[in-house]
Amino acid sequence: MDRRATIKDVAEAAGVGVATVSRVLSGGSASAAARERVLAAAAQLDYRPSALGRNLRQRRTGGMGLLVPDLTDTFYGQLAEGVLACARSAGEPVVLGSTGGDPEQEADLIGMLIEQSVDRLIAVPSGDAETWTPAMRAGMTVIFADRLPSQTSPDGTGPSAVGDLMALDGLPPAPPARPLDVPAVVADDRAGIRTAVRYLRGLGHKRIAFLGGPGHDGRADAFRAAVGEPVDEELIVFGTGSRDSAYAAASGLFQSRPDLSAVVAGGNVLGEAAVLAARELDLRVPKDVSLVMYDDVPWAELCSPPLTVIAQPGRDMGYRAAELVLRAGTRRARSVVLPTELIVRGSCGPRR
Amino acid sequence: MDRRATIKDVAEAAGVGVATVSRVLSGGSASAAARERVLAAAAQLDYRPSALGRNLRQRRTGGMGLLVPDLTDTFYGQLAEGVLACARSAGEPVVLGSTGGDPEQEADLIGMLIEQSVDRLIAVPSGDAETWTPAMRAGMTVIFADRLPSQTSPDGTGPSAVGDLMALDGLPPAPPARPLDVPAVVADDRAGIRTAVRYLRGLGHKRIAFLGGPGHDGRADAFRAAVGEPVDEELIVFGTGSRDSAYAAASGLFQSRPDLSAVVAGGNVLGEAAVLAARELDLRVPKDVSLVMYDDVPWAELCSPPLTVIAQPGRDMGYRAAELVLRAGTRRARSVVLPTELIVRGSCGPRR
DNA sequence: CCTGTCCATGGAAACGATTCCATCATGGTT
DNA sequence: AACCATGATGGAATCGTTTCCATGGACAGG
Repeated sequence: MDRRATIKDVAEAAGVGVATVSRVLSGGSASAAARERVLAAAAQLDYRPSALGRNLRQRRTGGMGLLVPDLTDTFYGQLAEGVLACARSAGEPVVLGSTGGDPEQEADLIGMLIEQSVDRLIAVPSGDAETWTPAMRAGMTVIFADRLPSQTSPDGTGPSAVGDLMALDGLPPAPPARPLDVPAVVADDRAGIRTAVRYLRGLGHKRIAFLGGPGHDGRADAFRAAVGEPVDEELIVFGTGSRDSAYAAASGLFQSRPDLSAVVAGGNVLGEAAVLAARELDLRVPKDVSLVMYDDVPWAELCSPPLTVIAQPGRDMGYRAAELVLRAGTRRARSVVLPTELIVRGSCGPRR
Repeated sequence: MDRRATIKDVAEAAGVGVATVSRVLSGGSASAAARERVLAAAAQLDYRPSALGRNLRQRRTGGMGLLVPDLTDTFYGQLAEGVLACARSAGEPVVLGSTGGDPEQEADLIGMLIEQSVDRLIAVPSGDAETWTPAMRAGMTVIFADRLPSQTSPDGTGPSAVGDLMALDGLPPAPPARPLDVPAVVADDRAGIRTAVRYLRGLGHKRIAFLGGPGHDGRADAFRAAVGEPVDEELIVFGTGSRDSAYAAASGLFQSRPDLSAVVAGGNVLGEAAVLAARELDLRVPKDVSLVMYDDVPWAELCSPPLTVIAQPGRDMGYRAAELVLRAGTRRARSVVLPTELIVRGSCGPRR
């Protein structure tokens, strides 16, 4: 087995210098004669430039990194497909990492990407600003997708989980880590949640619960805003990311607050858990409890009743993010907010 | 912003040569004194070796490639999670590509990986042996997962789609492309399908159909073997990969053969299509038609009735494949066949 | 005919790591 | 005391590409 042809082989075969070969192949200026001979020699030798040499010389790996919490979550599958579609049409490689929603794993993966000199990154962030400073310091072009890093609330109200965590180590109350200035591609959560709540209100529901997962703080806030004062915080519960914990949260919610008549699930994993928990507790959907789920996924239609959802364009989100991250450098990317759509199926009914 | 520290900076700071730094950091022999000073300097400078230089010198990119047909198919999401979990614990990057089940895109992605000098690849193959020769010729270590490339049947019976395609161009009847000698991690399709068919037979079903997608030739063959002679080929239909085509195939099947009483779906996308098509045609599951679906996915339980499935361990499959591809080189990898399990839920009933 | 401009060209440096190899110090054995 | 084996060490080569720069030829204008 002979090794791959190098640029030197091509240069020799074409009777020109390596510089000329490089210029011809990467669009520099060259005479028609030289161009022709180089192209012929390259084809003859089946030459493909090695990304290794180029990357080293340019001190950067092409392509982009992609960090998502969990690929078995259909929504992130859609998002990844969008990113991959864009990357493929650009001929760029994508380095994938799954964080499991864990900031620590996320930090590890960011470190790995830095080591690889991947300098463009699309991420559904799990960690907070601190997790992301190494990436910024390394000069990465980062685009967030689907959500922003949870922020230590600057005013002290609504202590986030992150805030609690940081309080543990006895350090000063977290330097006012200014929010990261990173462009993002997100859905219009505020409008989506508002639409869902109004829809449920229109059906007569008064006690509406929100079932969220990690990273759904923004949606929970939108929910608070949509239901208006007074907010019954007991009706806002969170799972930690695993399907089990989502189920436990849903089940706990149904049992502790039998008076609720409708649930907004902040993501498809939560929606799944809500359906399962309701079934287990003999609550009928939508007779006993109405359900609106964030994310439209193929199986939402399979449920019975088919689930009413707030659709967000996962694939588009990924595609747009990939476009942004590839264009970046040309000019600073601006954030993008994509519209959501309430798709009414059968999981909501009038208040019993 | 100063650039990242290089090995040269560390050597200078520690007062040693670059060779010593390299040895210390990659486990070579060095005196305790040197080791200590190098480690201190490296920590001081926050040095992380660049994968770029290493890769070029070693003429190979670390990590592995992963090629799947479609990430919105939950099963491939599971498989990818398994691969990523193993890669993460090894600290290796994963370059992901989605082929859409299209051999042409697959070939493009293989080319991209070769260009990147990625020399380890896990793939759910879509193309035939010919698609894979470039990868073999490049000396890649390839592990197939979930299925093997479709083979031009050597004896001429059962002309595969591939065979037909090759006949078109008037070339000699396809050189007997010997099957690729590539290790694989697959589920025991034969046993899985057999179990499903026996289970349905036990419920009294006589006319059982198989609904397959691209890459399900093996499962279709297993189905033929399981039902035994005579095989009613009309009861074996295929979609082309998209959800629409799966739906069309399912719908066509139900309409053309109203006498069938049970369906085995070769994958979760096909199962989804079968449920949808049945509902549209007012066929009740399991009263009018029983359904067994290949792949256990979280939403199988959400359907009503919950779907009886043949579970295959997608995550394990990915993890094992990643282990194999990382170990390869140590010794030639052997193929692995993982067990399947029939999980009885509610989508099968006695023949009406 | 001379000179200045422009462009194509190829040699060589650079990128950051690993690894070969020659050198040197050390310590033990004859 | 002479010699050899061993092990640590650093300089330099290497990987394959891009890009800088010096060179030389062609061509146009004076």
